Amino acid sequence: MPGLNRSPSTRTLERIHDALLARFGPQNWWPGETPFEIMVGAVLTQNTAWGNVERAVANLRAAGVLHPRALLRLSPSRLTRLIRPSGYFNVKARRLRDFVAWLVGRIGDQYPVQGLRGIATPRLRRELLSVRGIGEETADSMLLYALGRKVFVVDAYTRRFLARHGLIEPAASYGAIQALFEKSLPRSRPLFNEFHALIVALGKNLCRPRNPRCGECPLLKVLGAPSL
DNA sequence: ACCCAGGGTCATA
DNA sequence: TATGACCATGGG
Repeated sequence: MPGLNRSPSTRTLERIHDALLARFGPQNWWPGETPFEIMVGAVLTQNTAWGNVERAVANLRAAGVLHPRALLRLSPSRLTRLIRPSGYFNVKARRLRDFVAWLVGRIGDQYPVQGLRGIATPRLRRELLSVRGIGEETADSMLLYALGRKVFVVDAYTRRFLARHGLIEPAASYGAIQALFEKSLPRSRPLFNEFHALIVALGKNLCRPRNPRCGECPLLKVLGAPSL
């Protein structure tokens, strides 16, 4: 059974990227104006449609609390009300506070990218993961999109999409999938940035959980699946 | 009336 | 370590 569940080559991944780019165009992620706003969005978007996150972020902006100190000054109940549209508001209010408390404790009033600049990426990632409510995808999204670190972000779409094309086992770990990209692709910030965003664009459009045939998936044609 | 979303934690076996 | 329950709004 050649071609099934073997590690995708550099060329395969590049073809996937190019096909997605041709189909969906540049995504220009992350939608957010400051590193702090991006990090806040990374927490709020956990298992949540982005449109809902935008409402919550708009509320925070209108309240003038898209800054670490200001956000920490909010009462828990006020913060919960502001982020209500993003769902899981009780959980996420705690997660946001825990994260921002860590951030302020770590770098004080320095701007996040400046204050965290001296911390090596593996260590910074470990520290982020130690904050309750920040898992691997959230940490990596912050690292790549807010802080410009070269880490590949893996999400549910990435796993589903690779599994359906026979490129990974469905149960492959986050780290295994991430390593697959990071080992095979040039370590390029714009490439990592765009590739993940394009996979999300694919997921939003076509690669739905209840569509296992994925018949409309443009990659099936472009890449010559099923054997790939 | 469903299904789903740019996850993560915690209890249980 | 590996499942399952739980969190909750809003669009399709």
